[in-house]
Amino acid sequence: MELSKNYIPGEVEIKWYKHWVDNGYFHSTPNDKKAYTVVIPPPNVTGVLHMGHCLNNTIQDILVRRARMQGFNPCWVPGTDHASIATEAKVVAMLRERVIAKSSLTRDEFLGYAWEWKEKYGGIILQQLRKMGCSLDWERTSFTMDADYYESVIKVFVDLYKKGKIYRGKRMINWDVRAKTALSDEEVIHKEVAGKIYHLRYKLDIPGDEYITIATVRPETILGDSAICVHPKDDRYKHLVGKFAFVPLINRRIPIIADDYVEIEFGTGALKVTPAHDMNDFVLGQKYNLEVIDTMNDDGTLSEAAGLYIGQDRIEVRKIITKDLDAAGNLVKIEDYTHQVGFSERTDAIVEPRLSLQWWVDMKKLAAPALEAVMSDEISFHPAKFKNLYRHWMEGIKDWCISRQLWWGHRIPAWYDEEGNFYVAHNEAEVNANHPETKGKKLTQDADCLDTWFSSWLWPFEVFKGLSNPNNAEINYYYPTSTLVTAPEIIFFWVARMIMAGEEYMGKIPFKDVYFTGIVRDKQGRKMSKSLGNSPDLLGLIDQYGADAVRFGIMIASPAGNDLLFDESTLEQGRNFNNKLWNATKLLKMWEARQNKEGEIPEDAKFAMDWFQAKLTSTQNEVDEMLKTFRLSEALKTIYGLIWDDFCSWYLEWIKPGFEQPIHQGVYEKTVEFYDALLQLLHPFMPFITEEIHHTLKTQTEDLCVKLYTPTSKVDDAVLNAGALLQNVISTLRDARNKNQIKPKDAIELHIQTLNNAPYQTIQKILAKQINASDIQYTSSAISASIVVALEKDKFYIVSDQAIDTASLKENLLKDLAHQQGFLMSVSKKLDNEKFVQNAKPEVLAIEQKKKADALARIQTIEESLAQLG
RNA sequence: GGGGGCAUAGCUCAGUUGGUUUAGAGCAUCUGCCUUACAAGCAGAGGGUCCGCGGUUCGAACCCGUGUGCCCCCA
Repeated sequence: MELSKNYIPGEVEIKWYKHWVDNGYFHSTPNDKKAYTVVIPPPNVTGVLHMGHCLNNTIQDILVRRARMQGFNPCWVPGTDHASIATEAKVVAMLRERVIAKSSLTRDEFLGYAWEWKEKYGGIILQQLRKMGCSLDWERTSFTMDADYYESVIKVFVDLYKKGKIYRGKRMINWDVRAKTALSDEEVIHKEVAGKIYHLRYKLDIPGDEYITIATVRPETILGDSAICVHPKDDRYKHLVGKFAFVPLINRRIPIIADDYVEIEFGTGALKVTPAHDMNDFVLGQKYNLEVIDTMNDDGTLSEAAGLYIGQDRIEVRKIITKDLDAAGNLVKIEDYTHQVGFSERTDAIVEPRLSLQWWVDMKKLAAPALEAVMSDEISFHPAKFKNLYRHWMEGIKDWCISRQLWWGHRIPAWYDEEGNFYVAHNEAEVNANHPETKGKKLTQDADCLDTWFSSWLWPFEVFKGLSNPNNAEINYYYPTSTLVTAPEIIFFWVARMIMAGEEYMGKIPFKDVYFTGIVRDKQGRKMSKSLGNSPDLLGLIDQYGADAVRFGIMIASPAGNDLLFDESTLEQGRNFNNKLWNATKLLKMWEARQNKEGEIPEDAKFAMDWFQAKLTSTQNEVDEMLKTFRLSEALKTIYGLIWDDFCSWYLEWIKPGFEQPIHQGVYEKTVEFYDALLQLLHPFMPFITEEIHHTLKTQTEDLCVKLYTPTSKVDDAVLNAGALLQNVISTLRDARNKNQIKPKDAIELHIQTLNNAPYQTIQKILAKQINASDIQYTSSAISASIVVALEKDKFYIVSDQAIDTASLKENLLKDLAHQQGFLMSVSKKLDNEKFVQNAKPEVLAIEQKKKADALARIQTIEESLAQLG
């Protein structure tokens, strides 16, 4: 079979993905093996695959594929989130294109369009995950608005309400004027904005022409003012407390009150209080029983209550009122002022604090066990540094606003009668049953729906119908899940709440390990975003480099727990690695065709095989340990080095037969076995190419995807050390050749001066081949007219036709000597220190003494070599 | 304003309870090679005041204090 010059990923990937799915390798049903369960963080139905998903799902696939090879019964559940606000925005936009206004539709008509949209676009992202090779159990694809799921969300709402953990309350909320909905605190993005601070004077209600000056960044809100507040200890204003002032332009008379909330130093020290439009002012308003004047409509325009500028947008009004205030003589000055402004995560509208009647979850009681689970390490965070962040948030947790003024989502199961009473139940019939007085009355269901996260927090158990069908065989087998892989940005939105829901409804934590990925940023460290246009087209990259290369690239650049700076060059590195694997395969296929079945395996090949076996085993152990502790990137680096350097650059060269010479069958077969073991180690990271080569090497009885990975055995340290010595000698002598400008093609003669020939004799053939030596001999004295190189206690003399540059040889030796002497000094300093000798552990002392002896011996070797140079 | 994190080679990062050769890797750089698997490659090399200062210790990249700079979350 003729293999292509370079590895071509496209068709190979399609072929193997289909093969894996057709053979049902990704489908799981409960059996007597141990479960390894992962639920995908459900991407939004509006989503298309981006670099964040790529990283996140590659990590999950690595863990799941690894578990599969280790003999677990892995189950990775795919699915999507209905993403109420994001999807509704998309649907509204789609309707706008068809010139349909949402307001012209009934709720049911609108939902019809929304489902149409979902069916058409909602599955795109799942298709894209197939391209990446993700071994998801497609038969379990879930959606947060599936019938059973919907039912469970309602069930949880009713249950929490009955337990008194859900309540309805008028509170200050974040209002998105564009989407016309409340937002949770987490959906508000705070950005630093260069704005202005306006100093305004209010005329005092005392005889004479006296004013009090306040500072505000939102002059349009003065129309809702109901007091002015100063610090009780502020001597400038003490005499005014209890008096009144007039709001400019509308001349409303408001009291001047004192509270130590006010910062004396800030602005003028006098604060206007607008309870309807500022979180802190609202609190003050409650404390002093101030009037609440809501001057804003739900679309951000000013309301009747404002008295002026009715129907104009608040941002516009800011400009107009500034002019009017100036004209009226109330504007004292305007200064530049940089401050934090909240923006809607979804619509980017400036968020307005607004008073509103909403549904809330009382978080205090739910949070306590969830905090405990993490602090006690019942749930482990990787990296652990996120524990602090989690604790801090959970200890100061605030109630959760769960109602959203949207249609796409789970509709709040509360019904209102015409007198304004409300009843919470699973459906209207239940309301009638529980409250007979409502029978025959007109009931209206709450128009709002629930925050998306109020459904996603049930994800780890409801994908197994843990709540809609309690105690079923699947939930009992798969729950708690094993590992959750997610972004740290949603630790509060999602992770914390899943832990709460898991404890509340399953009585068990939802997962044992949480792996937090970094955020994917661009080369300059900026977050990937649509507006910056720095988000690469993932499918394009897969087409260009292959899925394995993309997976490799993103993983190799992804230090555990740190953000990763995405750079296409790592994909190139991945592609090159593919090619390296491919070329090694080509070499083996060449050897396969020309084998020597006669005689014993040559000694040098035997040494190489023993060495590589030891190297492989010890690296497998290292990788096992790294994966256990979620150091995935390091594990990949280690495997990469093992394959590229140890296997390809060293081992294959050591066993390589001479030109057109056959390879011994025993060596060939062992080498294929090694290669297959390497492929298996790499498979979770790069599944496609490894499966392809696995089958290219020879006829296999099973697919690599499901081949059991057997734990490794003991490592032969002696042979490992012998190999390291050989590598060291080869590198040192190649360096000497280079520095003395001996052409690669020119053979040399090597004379070794050593007290112990044996180690060199074992590796002699390999050594000769690797440094292009025509002859290797042993000597007990210096060889004249040679290049001398000192290594440890041994000396190497290179004889060649090339003229010897004694000066540079000497320079190298002197450099080495200086280094060794410096080293000796630092070791001697320790050993001469009585306190060190007394206090250090015996093994540390022994190491230091050996270091000193070794250094002395090396110095002697170098000095002798220098003496020979004259 | 409150809280959290980070600072090691040009870049991205390792560096386990303080002692394993006066700090390691990958990428990038430089030098030499079209060597019969691979130039998407091979061989070799150079490159660091472990952010500054102080302390603890026989011994500090690592522990403590402090300063500086960057990032994130919350108000």
